Amino acid sequence: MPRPGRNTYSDQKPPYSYISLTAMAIQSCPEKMLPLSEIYKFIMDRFPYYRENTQRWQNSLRHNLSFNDCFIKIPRRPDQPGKGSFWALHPNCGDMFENGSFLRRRKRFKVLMADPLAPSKPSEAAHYLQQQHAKLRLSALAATGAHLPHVPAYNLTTPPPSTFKHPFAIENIIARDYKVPGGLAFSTMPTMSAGYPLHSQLATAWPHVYGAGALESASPISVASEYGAYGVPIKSLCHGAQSLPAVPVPIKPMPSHLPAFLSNSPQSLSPTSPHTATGQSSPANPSDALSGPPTLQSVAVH
DNA sequence: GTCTGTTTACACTTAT
DNA sequence: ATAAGTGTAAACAGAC
Repeated sequence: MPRPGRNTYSDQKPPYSYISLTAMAIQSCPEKMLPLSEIYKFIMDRFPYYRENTQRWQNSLRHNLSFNDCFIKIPRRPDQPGKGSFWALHPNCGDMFENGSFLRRRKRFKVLMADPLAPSKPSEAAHYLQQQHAKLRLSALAATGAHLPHVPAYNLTTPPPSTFKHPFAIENIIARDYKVPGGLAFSTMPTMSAGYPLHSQLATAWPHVYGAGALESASPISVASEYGAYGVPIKSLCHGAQSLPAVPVPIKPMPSHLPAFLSNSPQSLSPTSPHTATGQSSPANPSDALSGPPTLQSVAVH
């Protein structure tokens, strides 16, 4: 089997399910929510395969959004005109990809009432997210005394599902070794910066990305490294210095005293910020990172 | 008319 | 073998 090189998936179907792709798109956004059109754009920007037959895969993607409980629909506010709602990831769906395969989940995410604090219905999840966001912003304001940045458009109502500290959270999947257009490489695994050991399954899935060397060399995020995957500000992906478990556990709603993500730089919060359009030339492209994932090659065919 | 969102159905693949 | 997850197609309704 030839070892796939850079841009291997430029013409082929990427080894990601629509769920993975959608989650990537959502997680790539600082606000952790995107309208459908932006999800389309994200996928087409990064995976040329999806620039064709758009009707087919977009229909499938919409099907996935509606069908899977891991996606929650967040209605636009009256002052946020536009078509369609915003889509976010359910706060509790962080362990979907525990088997290390991002083409197929270990199990389908189903909303349960296992955690009394956790939202069960999508509508409750959306409300929960908004509440958490409000709490975090207030606590940040109280802690720093700083002005909250002006957050344009849809950003205000919807909190990032800041519970995504899990090593299998999409943000972690996409947030490695991002290079800004200028060419400066960043180590952007926020959980590593917080001392969060990386699960071995990731290294199995993407050894070139998550191999032992990469793990050992993982270092705290530089203060100069403001941007992570796809231009997402690293701060938005950080979750403070909270100590996190080494073993993947179901994601729980984050306590309201962790305002780390609130330090999003205001300029990064534009719904149309360039991070969604870095183009295939950007090494941040997950497909570029897949220079040779042995465990994924076999599932890349369709 | 187009886009978005929901639902159903079916075939296929993969995990158990 | 079976159940579950995924991809695709299609029909339909509602919003823009």
